[in-house]
Amino acid sequence: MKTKLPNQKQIEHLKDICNKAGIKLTHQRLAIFRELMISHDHPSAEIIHKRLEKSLPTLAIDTVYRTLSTFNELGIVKKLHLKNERTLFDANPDQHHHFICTRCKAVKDLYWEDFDKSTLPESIHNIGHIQFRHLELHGLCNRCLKESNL
Amino acid sequence: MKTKLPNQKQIEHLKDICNKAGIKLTHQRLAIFRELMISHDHPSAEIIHKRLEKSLPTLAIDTVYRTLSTFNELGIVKKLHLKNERTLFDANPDQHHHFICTRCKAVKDLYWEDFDKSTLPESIHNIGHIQFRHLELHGLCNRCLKESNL
DNA sequence: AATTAAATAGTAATTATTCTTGTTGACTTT
DNA sequence: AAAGTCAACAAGAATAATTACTATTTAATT
Repeated sequence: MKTKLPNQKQIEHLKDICNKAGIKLTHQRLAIFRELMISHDHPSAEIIHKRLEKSLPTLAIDTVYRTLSTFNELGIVKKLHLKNERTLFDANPDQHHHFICTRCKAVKDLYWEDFDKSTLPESIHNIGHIQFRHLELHGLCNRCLKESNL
Repeated sequence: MKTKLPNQKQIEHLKDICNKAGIKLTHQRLAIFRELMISHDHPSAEIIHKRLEKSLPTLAIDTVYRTLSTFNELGIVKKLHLKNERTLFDANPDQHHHFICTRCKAVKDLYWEDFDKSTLPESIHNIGHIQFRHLELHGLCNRCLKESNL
């Protein structure tokens, strides 16, 4: 399932992306990209920084954050839970999910009972025992849609 | 869908919960609870603090955080995204979802194509236009399951 | 090789959240 | 009702993740 391209191909791909985006492929970016490609454990910026300590002792943590943000914008990585914002609290006790507007960050409750009732894939048993599921739908809310069409 | 109990009943419910948990129902806790009950916009601790500024000018932001954490443990509210932990990055380009262990916080990829193909409920048209979906399954991973059974 | 603009390192700043400490105030016991 | 007790609080300090600032370096271009 997880496509594992040969290393050189991945790097060519990165070069392509950087060229198209008009940004430079620096040592630091390449090193962070390589580290991401061999890491299968969803590392944090700090962990990536630590892992590159030996090969790039002068690498600044700031650069790791900036590069990961750049990669995020280029679609190379995804931030797992978007923590730029404050923790939000939800007092709705009913089973529900969330729509999050990528533009204005508004959060709206939504209900999807068919999904709540659906059975999980068999492969779950290889991973663990589920206590609850939380779905986030990301997109543009109707208000922001209108505004962007003006 | 969203059950809206009459106010007095909700407060009785809170009293019950506090009694059972052996904690006091203080002015501050009651005020924060009331604010949560009339807020339908997933407020942050800071916003709740601001909204209570007039009625409780001496309320400390720290108390809001502490109370919300207490409420979280009591199941009265849920934290939406936890600012506390580090942002994690995912370089797997394939459509996938995540299992998150509630105990060791490990994150594992999982694939669920049936869900990816399923059509969203009609009601999302009232909310906005979806760009992507992200599912989080929370539970105990097999390793933590074993350890807790020792 | 020189130029130029983007990217980096190092350090400082910012910001959400939590901790520390002394105080308050709601119960309990007398 | 007065004194005692302990959870909960306010205030300000501390922490930790992330971002901003600035002088320097580096990659791409001429």
